[in-house]
Amino acid sequence: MSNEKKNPYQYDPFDYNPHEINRSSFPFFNYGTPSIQDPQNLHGFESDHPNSSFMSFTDCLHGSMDYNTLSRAFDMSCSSSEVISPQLDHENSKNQQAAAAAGVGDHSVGTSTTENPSTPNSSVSSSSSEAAGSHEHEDSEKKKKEKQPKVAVCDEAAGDEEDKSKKGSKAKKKEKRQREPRFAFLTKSEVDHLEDGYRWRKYGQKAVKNSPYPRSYYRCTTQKCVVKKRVERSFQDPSIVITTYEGQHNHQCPATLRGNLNLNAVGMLSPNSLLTSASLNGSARFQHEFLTQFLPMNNQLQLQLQSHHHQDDHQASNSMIYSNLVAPRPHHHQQQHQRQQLHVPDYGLLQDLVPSFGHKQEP
DNA sequence: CGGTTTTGACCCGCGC
DNA sequence: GCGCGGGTCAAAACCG
Repeated sequence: MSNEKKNPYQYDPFDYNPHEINRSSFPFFNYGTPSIQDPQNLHGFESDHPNSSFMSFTDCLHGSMDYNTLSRAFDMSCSSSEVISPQLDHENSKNQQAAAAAGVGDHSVGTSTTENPSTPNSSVSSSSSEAAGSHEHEDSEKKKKEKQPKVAVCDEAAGDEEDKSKKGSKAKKKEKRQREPRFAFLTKSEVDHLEDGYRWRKYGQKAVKNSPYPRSYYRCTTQKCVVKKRVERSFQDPSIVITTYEGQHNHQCPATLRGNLNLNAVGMLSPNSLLTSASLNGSARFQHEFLTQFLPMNNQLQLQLQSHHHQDDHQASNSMIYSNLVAPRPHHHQQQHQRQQLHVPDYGLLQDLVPSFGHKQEP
């Protein structure tokens, strides 16, 4: 209830206490994704079929799952249209206003919500439409100007029958820039740009409003691959790096090709193992890799950083993520300790990517 | 020398 | 229409 009262945007970032991160669930869950609280959803997600999650996970890593299955398995309701449905959009704006009132940076939220009409299908349509756009990647970079003409073309793509009631006519115009499915995750790391097995070229950097830390923009260097990622540091907790992936790789991970850890990480390890493995490595590499691998399957996934504050507090692992996908439930003893979910204080990209984070669907 | 990073400028969407 | 902020471009600098 208190949660309900709390607007996600009103959530006090500074309320975040690394030492308390285990006291409750992730804000996403608390505020943004009631579905997760819904036992029913939990089934697909964590309680009932932990294995299903695993399987989905693995499967999806292997690209053998369709989005629906995946979304079911992962309970990616947050990525579903519901989250971004026009009505919700309305709510969102309200929340944004509230947020603004609360003095919380919400700009990105509103933006993304509108820009990222990630309906379950949108991943398809958007990617297709985007594909058109992405194909340009070659001539791409100069396409800037072409974008405008292109706009008209892709407007249908958007499947905007929904039409974002909120913007009405505007919606049509803005179809121009469609975004690939995106998802973000947090990583506790000292390094901004975490290795994920892919090669990236930095193409921009911008100062982030309300944050002393800049946001860096990277693009996959592989030809024809239009995946981008943004990396920024949480200003509430500088030790946390927020990485946002957009799009999907249309190639294999270079690391994989080399027969690197990829197989182990992606194909063989169970989620639980993942955590362990990741923590052991003290690097976010694996997680990134794994994430980027299944990235194609999801519209928007939120992965939460797991930190060790509990017992390993002092250790402050380099990086550790906790995925609500992979570690559905404390399958194992210590896991329980380890799965301290971080209260994500960030209101920038994160919200941007996690619409559900920005509004509550339940009273 | 080719690839990557840096960085200022530019474009675009959105709110006022 | 204007200003703001996010996102991208592209030339120059840098690096191995």
